[in-house]
Amino acid sequence: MKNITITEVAKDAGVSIKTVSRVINQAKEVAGITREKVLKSIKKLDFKPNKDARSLKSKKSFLIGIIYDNPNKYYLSDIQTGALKACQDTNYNIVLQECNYRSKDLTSKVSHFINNAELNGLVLTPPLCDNATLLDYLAKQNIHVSLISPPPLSNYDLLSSGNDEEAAYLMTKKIISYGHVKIGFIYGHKDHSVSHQRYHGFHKALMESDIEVKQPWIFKGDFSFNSGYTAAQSLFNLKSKPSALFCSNDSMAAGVIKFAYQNRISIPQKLSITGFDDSMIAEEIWPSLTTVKQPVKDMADHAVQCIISLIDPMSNKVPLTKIFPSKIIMRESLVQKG
Amino acid sequence: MKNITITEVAKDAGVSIKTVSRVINQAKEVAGITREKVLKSIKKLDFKPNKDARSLKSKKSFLIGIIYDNPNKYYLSDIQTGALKACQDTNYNIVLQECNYRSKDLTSKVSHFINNAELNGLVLTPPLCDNATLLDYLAKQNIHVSLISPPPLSNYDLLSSGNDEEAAYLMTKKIISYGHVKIGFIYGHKDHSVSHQRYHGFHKALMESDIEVKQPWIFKGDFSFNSGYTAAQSLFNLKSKPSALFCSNDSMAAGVIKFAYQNRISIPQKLSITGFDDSMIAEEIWPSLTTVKQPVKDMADHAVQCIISLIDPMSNKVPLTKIFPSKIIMRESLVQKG
DNA sequence: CCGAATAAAGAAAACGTTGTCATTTCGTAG
DNA sequence: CTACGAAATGACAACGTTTTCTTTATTCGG
Repeated sequence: MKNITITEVAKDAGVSIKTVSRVINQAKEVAGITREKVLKSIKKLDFKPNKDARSLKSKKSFLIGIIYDNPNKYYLSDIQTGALKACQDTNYNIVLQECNYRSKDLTSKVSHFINNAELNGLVLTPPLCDNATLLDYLAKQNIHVSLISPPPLSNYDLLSSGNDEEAAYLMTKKIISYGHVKIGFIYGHKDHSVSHQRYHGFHKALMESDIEVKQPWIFKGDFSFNSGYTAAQSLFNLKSKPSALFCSNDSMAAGVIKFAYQNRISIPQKLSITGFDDSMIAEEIWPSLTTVKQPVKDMADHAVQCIISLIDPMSNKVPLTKIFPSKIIMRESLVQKG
Repeated sequence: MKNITITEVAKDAGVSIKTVSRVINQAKEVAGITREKVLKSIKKLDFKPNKDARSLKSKKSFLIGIIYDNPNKYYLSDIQTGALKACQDTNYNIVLQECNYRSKDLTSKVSHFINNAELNGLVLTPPLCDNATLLDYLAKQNIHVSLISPPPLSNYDLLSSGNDEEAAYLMTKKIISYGHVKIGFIYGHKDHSVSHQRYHGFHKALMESDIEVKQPWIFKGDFSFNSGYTAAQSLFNLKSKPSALFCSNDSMAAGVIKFAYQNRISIPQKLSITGFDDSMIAEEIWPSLTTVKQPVKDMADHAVQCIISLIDPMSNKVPLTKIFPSKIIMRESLVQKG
């Protein structure tokens, strides 16, 4: 079970250990033919550089941080799982840190986190990826930053994006295809850029079908269960009510459903509802939610892989920007208008 | 930002670096007075041993593995969060590994996992902590094993336990105090020892109040939403029905509620329901669930701290066995019989 | 075809700790 | 008071890399 060292590789390839080191670290001053030789020996002996020796000497930590400010456990759990998957079989590890995205000293807190753990990479999740000040600061730091975020931030290289706008567009189309023309919308938290994206998709679909966007049917929300409940209160007080409601996430949809039940309003007969996220509750609630599923795990996996691929010359290369298509999951909460 | 090294501590304390090393590693051959001196210097200079140098030389990995076979995301997320918290500010890191607890080669898979990652510690979560073969195997390995598990496994030293039986007992008492005497029960997965514990608690409370345990009201389940739904099907087909139902977890309770709604049976008017776990759904479903909350995060935190405390002589000492009391969360699904 | 500039490769030191083994100090029996 | 074994301590090598510096090979203009 003894491990292969750089010395043995050097001997096998007939070069000095420094040359092997150079190959591992992708230094340019190594002749093509030598590189080939060394690479062959590495493969043959299945050489894995010793992480501890590397970090001891080079002062790299092999640590990647993830910061978040997200009350949604499902989401966070998927992020963690995906990130850990990316670290599997690498020498990298994940460190998590919760942050309040509104706090005044966010930047200094993040900075402290980076320095304290000596991070080599950082993953930002929504809504932290929307904070321009933070992004500016990080751009000046010597650290790879990977964003899990909606697409339009074109000035960032490392990006794992969902297609929120398009997914919302398609979901709205689906609602329309069920015969609905009176369609309401509950907005997500206004500080999250995904909220706007989802609204844009919704809006676009209505326009395309020449359906008017009625302001009284657009409700404020903040992704919380309670904000869905509150929106439902307003909705069911209206004289003219929509027949379908696009909720910007599943928790808010659950809030609406709760209010409806408490007030003996049948869902989905009186009101079709769609969610977003495909959280666990989407399946377990009644009626189960028609919703949009984003491959959050894959996104986190990708975000971490990006960083590793930039830090570690030996690693697999992955595209630094990737858009992850969502999927509409049909369940019981969306029915024909009737 | 330069780090203090062992050499500087040695100089400050007027001893050799080896002696400092001995103090750090709690070797016995150090005179009391020398130890004091060194400890003082360590504190004064705020010396933190360099992890990479240590593991390079001593071949320790500073990695702690967690294995699980649990479909419940909430639970897993709490486990992860707690474990990561314990690693905060230490040099230890967490590696996760999913395992199928029924697979024939579980032992060899776990063994592979340990060797591959060169783990220094391992945390077992239910139901893996119930597997005697695995435990026997691990006892012979050179690794610290910490169990997150129900209490009765007295032959294991490192244990973070919930008080499932007592919690179930108290919850059942609570149900009885609401005037119910016809009380049903949905069992958890029979391979999980918590399932039996919860049943025992339930049973004990009924006996104490001289309430008969009616076999037709004890339903099989496996902690899944669907098994709750199925149990509800059987329950509502009975001629004589209970007025309250103790579900061994929240997902199954949600399954029961779904069936009830589909069949226009009002909950909790026709049937009071209680859950277990306090998962997110407990709050978001209607009626919201009266349930039992276990401090899973704290348990995971403790389990990992135990391991660290045994491996690392410099670390804080924690009790190796700890029982974590649960809390009953009152919500809407349990009401007076009437 | 020479010599300077540049590219490629190597030798040895260094990172911060622990392991090995030698040396010093101490306590106590004789 | 000596001698001897045990306890305490220290000097130095070693872990597997990277870094620094030096040496060797190659290229190219004149």
